[in-house]
Amino acid sequence: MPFAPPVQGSPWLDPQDRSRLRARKREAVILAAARAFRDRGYHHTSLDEIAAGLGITKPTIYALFDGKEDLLFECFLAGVEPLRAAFREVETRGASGRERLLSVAHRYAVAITGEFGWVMVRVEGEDLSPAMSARIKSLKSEIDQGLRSLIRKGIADGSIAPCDPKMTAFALAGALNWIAFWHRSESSPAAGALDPKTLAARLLQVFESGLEPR
Amino acid sequence: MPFAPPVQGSPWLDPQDRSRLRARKREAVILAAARAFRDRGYHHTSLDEIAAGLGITKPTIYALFDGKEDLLFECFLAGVEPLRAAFREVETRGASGRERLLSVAHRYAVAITGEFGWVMVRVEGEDLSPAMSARIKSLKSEIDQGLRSLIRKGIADGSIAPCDPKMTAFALAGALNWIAFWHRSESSPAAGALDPKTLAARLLQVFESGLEPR
DNA sequence: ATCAGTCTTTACTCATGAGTAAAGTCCCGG
DNA sequence: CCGGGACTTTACTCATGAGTAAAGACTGAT
Repeated sequence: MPFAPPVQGSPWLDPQDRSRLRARKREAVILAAARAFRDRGYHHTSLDEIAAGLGITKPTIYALFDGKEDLLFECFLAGVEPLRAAFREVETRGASGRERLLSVAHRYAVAITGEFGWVMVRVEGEDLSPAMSARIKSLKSEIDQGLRSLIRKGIADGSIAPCDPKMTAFALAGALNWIAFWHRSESSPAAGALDPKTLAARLLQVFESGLEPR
Repeated sequence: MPFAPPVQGSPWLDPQDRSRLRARKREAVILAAARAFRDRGYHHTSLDEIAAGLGITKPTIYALFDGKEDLLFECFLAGVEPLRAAFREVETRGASGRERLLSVAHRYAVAITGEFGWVMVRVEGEDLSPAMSARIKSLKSEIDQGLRSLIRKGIADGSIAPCDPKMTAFALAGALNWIAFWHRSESSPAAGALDPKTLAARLLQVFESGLEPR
């Protein structure tokens, strides 16, 4: 009977469990990829290496993702999500522009020190097809516009000194993104390793006073 | 006569002109490579492309450089030199730590907007052999230590508010280096293109007031 | 004209790694 | 104990691009 009844009930394992399992596999691959990209760089990491690290083989990755680029994109998404969440959360608060901006910046900093910080910051359009590149650009731009908007609000409500919102957003984003370049190599070996929250607070100190009207 | 007299006077063209010509050729290749790396990324630029852009062929590049990596390193050197110069120049001045730091930062920003800014910021150890990587790390560390040292001097002479010199140096370096990521793609098309000096001034405004003791 | 030396090109080699096809393997229901 | 389906692996193909060897071309001195 080739034409099985196309009802929802599938055999042995129900579809829910199947897709859950698949999602877990995808997450494991994404995490392994993010670590490998961070440690060895995107171009110096082969899918064979990632697979080997998980005890599987390359075609299994292809069963879960469209290709290396797709995998990179998923890593990127995992990295931006906390940043978008930080903006969403602060949206509902009634604090001043300055307080909201600094709250976002703090969470931003902590996110960058995480597993996906490197990929998120360092993925550039050059590495991707035009379509993917456009999607990433759009997400990055959303973050940038969010920072500018909070700066503008802060200027408007008097909590931030008058400044060029675009340039100031770039300065702040740069200071935060740069964490991805030095954090791992600096903090791992020595005892002087700062925990992410302290790191964020000290890094942002210059912005805290620099944004304040005098 | 296989054994020509090993005196300094070489035939037809004297050695001075030869080496001058060679140096000019090297510079032309370095500049073309820096532009190509910036526009298409290091890994997506082949030596064939660079050569074609100059109207020559790949083996000619090999006559002037040891390989792609060597070429990348030379681009990096061309990029850091202005930064080192900025530190050297400010060394001899008697100004306060804060003034000296801001002077260096200003020149730093302008340098990053230049042709070699991208390569200097984005060259990472991953792309290079361990030996090259170590040389680059050392040069980058020199810049970083220079910033920290000026910050410490500023704190000592009272021109900079007490802060964590290491974190503050990272914040400043991040804001400056980040220029390389957005400058070209942003500024080229529109009429809103800031000239480097104005850009530097507006970007650094938040640091100018943020470093000041209150 | 010819020769020697320097520089440049044509025409390769060779390693790497993304992507794929086809053959297993495992698990459960009958 | 047989069959079918989801998943995984072995064993490829194929494009790219770094690096090189050997032949050619230009130069100016004799």
